[in-house]
Amino acid sequence: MRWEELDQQPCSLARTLSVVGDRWTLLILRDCFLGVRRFETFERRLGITRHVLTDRLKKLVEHGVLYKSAYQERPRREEYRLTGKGLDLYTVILALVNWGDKHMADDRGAPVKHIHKACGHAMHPQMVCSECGEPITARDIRVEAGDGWQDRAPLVGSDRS
Amino acid sequence: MRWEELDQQPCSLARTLSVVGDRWTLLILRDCFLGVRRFETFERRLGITRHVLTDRLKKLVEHGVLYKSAYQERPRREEYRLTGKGLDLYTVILALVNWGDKHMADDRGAPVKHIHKACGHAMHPQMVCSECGEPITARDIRVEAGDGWQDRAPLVGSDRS
DNA sequence: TTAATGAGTTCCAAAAAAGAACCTACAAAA
DNA sequence: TTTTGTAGGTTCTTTTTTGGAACTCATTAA
Repeated sequence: MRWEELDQQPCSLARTLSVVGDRWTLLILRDCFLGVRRFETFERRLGITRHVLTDRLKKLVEHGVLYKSAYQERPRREEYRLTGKGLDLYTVILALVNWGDKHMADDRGAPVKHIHKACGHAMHPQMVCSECGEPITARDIRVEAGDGWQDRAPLVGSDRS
Repeated sequence: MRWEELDQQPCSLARTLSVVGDRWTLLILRDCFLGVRRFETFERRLGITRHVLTDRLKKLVEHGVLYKSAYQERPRREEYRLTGKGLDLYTVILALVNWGDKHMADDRGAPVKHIHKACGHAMHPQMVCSECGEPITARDIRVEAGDGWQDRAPLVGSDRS
């Protein structure tokens, strides 16, 4: 399968990855959440090549994750800011960071602390069921074909013993 | 910055992406969570080339996300299964799927429903604060340098108005 | 007049992915 | 006994994507 066909799959993971599933996009978005808005700042902080940065920012704008807004005329200068759709990616980044804190940290511990403004504590994200509020792990969930699945092959293969 | 240097950054997101941040790895893991365990099944379901699949499975085993276990001798056949570290990636996948369900679904709605076995409802994941249990959005969190940050540059740039 | 700045674009070399064919050890079928 | 099939790869060639550096353009600052 070619990468461009990914967004046509009846799979929300595949569709999401068609937007953020490359090597650089989520790092760019991390910086967006830290307040970075300008081309040159992204470039300097990430060590990304200008060509790739141009391409990724353009794609994020096309997908409605970022929008451009002028912060100065003559010469015109634009900055990149998160849309509502982009802000919704925060849970994705937090989930990735949380896994890295737990499984990839060196002996000095997590590099960044997340403080919940409302309660004032250093927090880590917990995923709970929207219906009953209980914490979720992989074993707690069963999948079923939904409306967008249509008449396709069964969801699961037969490798499971 | 070269991709191989990514895991040395003092950033848990960068370190996590050094494991799962390429085009195919999270799709492979999605299938693992659906019960797929064999080389040939991954290949057929994903339409991935054998070369890339071999490489990704090897890396996931090296990182302790999957492990190989023989399900048959003579001829020896091995299958790939999630470790505890791998199972912990479930929240990441669920967060990505949830974003896709909300922002990338076509008019037929979500392709896959997630049923919480304990309460029996179709759920979507909700991220809450580990300390106070309140739901989290991007605006609710402030970052601070943690122990693993050491004496580096300030976390945030100055683009924020 | 020269230099600097921000946000790119252009060009070339290197690396990674796509696609197809080939390999190996065994088993079952004709 | 030769052929066919299978699981899990490896090898080869072509295409696509990155990395890295240099160049552009409009405007302001020294």
